[in-house]
Amino acid sequence: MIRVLLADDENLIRGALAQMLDLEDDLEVVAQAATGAAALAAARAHRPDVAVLDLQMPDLDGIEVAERLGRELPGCACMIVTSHGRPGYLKRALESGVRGFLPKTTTASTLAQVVRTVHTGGRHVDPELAAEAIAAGDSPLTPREADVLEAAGSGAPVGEIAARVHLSPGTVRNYLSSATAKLGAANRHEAVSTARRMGWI
Amino acid sequence: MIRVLLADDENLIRGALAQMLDLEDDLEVVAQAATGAAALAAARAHRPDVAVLDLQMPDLDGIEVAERLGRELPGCACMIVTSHGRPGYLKRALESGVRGFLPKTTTASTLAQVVRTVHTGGRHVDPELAAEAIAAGDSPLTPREADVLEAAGSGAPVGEIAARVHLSPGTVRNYLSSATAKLGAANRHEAVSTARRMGWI
DNA sequence: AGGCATCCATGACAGATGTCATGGGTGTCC
DNA sequence: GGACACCCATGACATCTGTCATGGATGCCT
Repeated sequence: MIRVLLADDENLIRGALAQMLDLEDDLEVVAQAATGAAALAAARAHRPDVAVLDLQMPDLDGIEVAERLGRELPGCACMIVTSHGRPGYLKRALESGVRGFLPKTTTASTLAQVVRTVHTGGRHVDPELAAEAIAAGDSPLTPREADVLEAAGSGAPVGEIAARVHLSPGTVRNYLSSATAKLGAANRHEAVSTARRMGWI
Repeated sequence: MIRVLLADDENLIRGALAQMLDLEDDLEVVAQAATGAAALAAARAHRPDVAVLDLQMPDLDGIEVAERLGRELPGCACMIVTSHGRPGYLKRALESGVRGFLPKTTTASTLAQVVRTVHTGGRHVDPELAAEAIAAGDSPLTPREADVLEAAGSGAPVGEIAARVHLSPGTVRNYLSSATAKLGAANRHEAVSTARRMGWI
């Protein structure tokens, strides 16, 4: 019997998924959580074999939970289920020790199957998401460029960004300029869009 | 027995939801669809009593489906279930004849209850979403301002926006300027953010 | 008919932004 | 030690943007 932890902030979904997984003979949902923090607590308390984590949750996202879980409970395999498949997430997730990555558009049988796969030490990534991630490639941005571009994400003027990242306005403009050039965008706002789409910020 | 149509592009969710609704004695899921178009076709074929529609679907969104369904099948009550509760959606939905509006964070029992409510001619809107919508108020933007601001959403430079909406660059700047002023933003990109948050574009 | 909001456009100006050249500081790799 | 990438900053310049004044066209309401 594989003991499963289920974390998703959408009660409707989580409850429904739990029912569905419980229908499988070899799976048992032993705990549920609606937030990242709750997921961690539940995992410590119940020591599940597999943690099925939603990517977007109010506090910690699924990847952060997976990362901590990987350190605290090495015996627990983590997998991510997500609504929108942005390339960068997959990369981050795999680097954090996540062993399964599925979009919510998959079928119930696939989900159950992947739970079993990761439990036996295997890995499974949705083929389409994998292809997207490969097509997106690695980020051409330096860490600082990514920082500044992310801070520019709200659309704030340069001065405000500079204050937020503790840099001079001139430096901010330099970073933004170079990031914009690397991404082939017409201005920083377009650069933000493409960087987001690629999952680079 | 209330006959229910279920439309959601996420197979996982839709299947789970269907199982859950079917567990209710007085509910029966008679059709499922993964796209807006499929939902319309399924509705015509099966004539359900209640249509439970996801807001975001690949082709038509839930609100458009609801609008057409309201014209074609007046006997079918529509309700929307959504992941992210943006104020403007609720308003648009209600204007399109939607009678129920719930976030996916609700419980299964609430969902079932609301299905029954809308079936008997009642209405139900999630209290929190309703409060947000009221707080957001009406859009101060003229239709054209909203158009142009939406076209500016990608972060493209003015010239490109002008080409896309078939206006002179100067006019575009005028509209953007007035929209930005109305929204109290520092520039058009911030204006886009707040307009999106409010659901005004 | 007059008032009013909206739509579209132009011109002009100040300020914000994008780009480039330049330079100093740091750490890493060979 | 030298090449290299990255980090941070400044100054200068051209362009883009935001704002304002102005004006004509349309349609709606009273």
